[in-house]
Amino acid sequence: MSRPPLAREKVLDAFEDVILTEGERAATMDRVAAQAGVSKGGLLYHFASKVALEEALIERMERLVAVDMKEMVEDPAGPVAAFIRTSAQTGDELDRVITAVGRLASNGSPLSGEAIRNLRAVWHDTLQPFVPTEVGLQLILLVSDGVYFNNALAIGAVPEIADMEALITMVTTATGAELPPPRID
Amino acid sequence: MSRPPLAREKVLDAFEDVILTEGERAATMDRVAAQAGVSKGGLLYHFASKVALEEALIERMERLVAVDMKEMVEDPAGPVAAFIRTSAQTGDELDRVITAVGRLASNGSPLSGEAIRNLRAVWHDTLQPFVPTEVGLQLILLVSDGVYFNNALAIGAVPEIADMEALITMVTTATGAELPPPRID
DNA sequence: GTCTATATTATGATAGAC
DNA sequence: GTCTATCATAATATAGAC
Repeated sequence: MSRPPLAREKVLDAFEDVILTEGERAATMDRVAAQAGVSKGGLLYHFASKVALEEALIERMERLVAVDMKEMVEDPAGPVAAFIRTSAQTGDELDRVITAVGRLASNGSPLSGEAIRNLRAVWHDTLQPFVPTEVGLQLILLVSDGVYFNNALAIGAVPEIADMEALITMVTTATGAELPPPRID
Repeated sequence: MSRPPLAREKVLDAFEDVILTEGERAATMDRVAAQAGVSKGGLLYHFASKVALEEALIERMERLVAVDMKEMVEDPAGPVAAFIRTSAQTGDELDRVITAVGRLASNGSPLSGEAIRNLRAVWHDTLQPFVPTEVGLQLILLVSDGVYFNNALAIGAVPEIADMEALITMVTTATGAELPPPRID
């Protein structure tokens, strides 16, 4: 838990990386081992199976999400603005691991599917006190999903969000989300 | 083109169905042939390769999208409302084929990736005359992506949109989308 | 048009040396 | 902890009978 072996992290990085750049299907044991610069045997010492690799990636995601949620509720611009903005931060560690787990989920991995549904529940419950209506909260989550989805879908080409600040203003205004007025609904 | 052989369509249906119910990874030639009730050889008479299957599914999608766009711009509730609403129509033919192609795309199929990006461009260009600002248009597309994404992600469990009409009202109001005021932006 | 083999390669996983 | 075989299975695709 505290300071895992270097090679193990390297393999996990490689797993994530191959999923992101070439798709889940390319992320075979062979390919991941090669990317990490270890032999297949070496990989299998740290992760005894494909499922073990997935579990480790999910753990990494949940760890990073917990940190992100903490920062989000403390953001001076308000949690909703922070949430929308970080949804679009392509390429940071959190976004990468969520996209990777999302790919595993949409490929039929039950563990990853459950992890993504839990993630959405965490987002919902964390933002709930800051959005006055349930519909508004759903709109916010859907926009975030949409942003994420556009990152996740294309391998290579990603449509840009032209004016993120204007989008945030539109969403927060439409939903009545402001700093911390506790919800009525 | 006009009235393709029955077995061919049956195989294509099976391909789509397996992708949707068990994930892209499960949609092997063997599995698809079995689902369609033909032998592997029979399948390969109609579709000489895996890529040929994908191409045929993409064609089907593009055909259905063209029909849908036509209906959308003629919808009495306005194209934007029609667009958001049909995004959530889980299980109809259009939604099924888009989800299936989306799964192929997120698995690294270059053809499907391109097809999905084209699809988004078609949506963008078709809705553009009905939304006064580009940011508003992006919000609408993101919400639709979010709805679609939630359909696509989970194999089995899908979070429900609690109040679709309220969501549509919120989105159309926020974006200034109404019947046909041509865009200024 | 549809079938039954079968070839070829790739995949996840094991065994055991170093 | 990391490596080199090696195995069993499953994948795409081919060949050729019916």
